[in-house]
Amino acid sequence: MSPSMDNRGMHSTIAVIDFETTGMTPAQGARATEVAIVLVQNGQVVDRFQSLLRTGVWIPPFITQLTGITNAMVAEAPAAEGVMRDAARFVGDAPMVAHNAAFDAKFWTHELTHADVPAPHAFACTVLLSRRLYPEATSHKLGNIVQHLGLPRAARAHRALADAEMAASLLTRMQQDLRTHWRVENPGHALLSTLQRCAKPKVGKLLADYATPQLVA
DNA sequence: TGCCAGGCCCTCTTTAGGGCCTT
Repeated sequence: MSPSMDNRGMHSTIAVIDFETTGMTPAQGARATEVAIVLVQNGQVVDRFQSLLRTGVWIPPFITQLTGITNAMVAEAPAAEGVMRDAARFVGDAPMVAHNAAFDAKFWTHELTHADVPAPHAFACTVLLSRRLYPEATSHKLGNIVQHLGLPRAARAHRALADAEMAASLLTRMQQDLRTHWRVENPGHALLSTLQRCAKPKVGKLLADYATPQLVA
C-alpha cells in the first residue's frame, strides 16, 4: 500500500503546490522559476518542499516586481530538471491541489515533461471549491479569500512556499467546513474533485446525499 | 503594466459575452 494511503486504501495525504513562473502559460514559452509543495495530512502540514529553478528563460521586470524573484537568483539555482525529479519523488502518488489548478497543473506537466518524468497526478482546485463553498465572498483570489475566512496571511505573498502554505490553510478550512456545516465525515481529495466539477445548484444535493465511500478515495 | 491564455462560471444566456483567477 502506498504511504499516502490509509488503511482503507484512501489517500490520506494531499500535496498542495504553487509555482512562480516567467509568464502565464508554457504555450508562450513561460517556465517555472520557483516551486513549493506542502504535504497535508488530517489538516496538518507534515512536510514541505521548496526550490528555485534554473531554466535559462528570462524573467520580465514586472514578474520580479510581483514575486521578488530575480534573474540573478535563478541563475544560481539548481537546474529545473533535477528540481522537478525531486519534486515528483516528494509528491509520490498523492493527489494534488492548487489555487487555480489549471495554471499549476499545466506547469507541473510541462516541467516534468522537460525532466522526462511522467505526471499522472489528479488535481483539485481551491478556486473552484471556494466559489462553491463561499459564494458570499466578493473575491476568491488567494490572499482575499484567506482574509475573508480569517485565516493567517503569509508575510510574503507571491512566493511559492508562502502561497502553498496559504492554499493548504484554505484547503484545511474547507475540509473543516465540510465536516461541520455539511457533516461530511471524511472530505478527501476525490470528494473535493467531484465538488469542483459539480454544478452549483447540485452541490447541496451532492453533499446531502453524501454516503459513498469511494468519493473520498 | 497591461495584455495575452485557457478553463470555469454567471447571466440582461444557451446561435454569447464577459469577468474571474493564476504569473
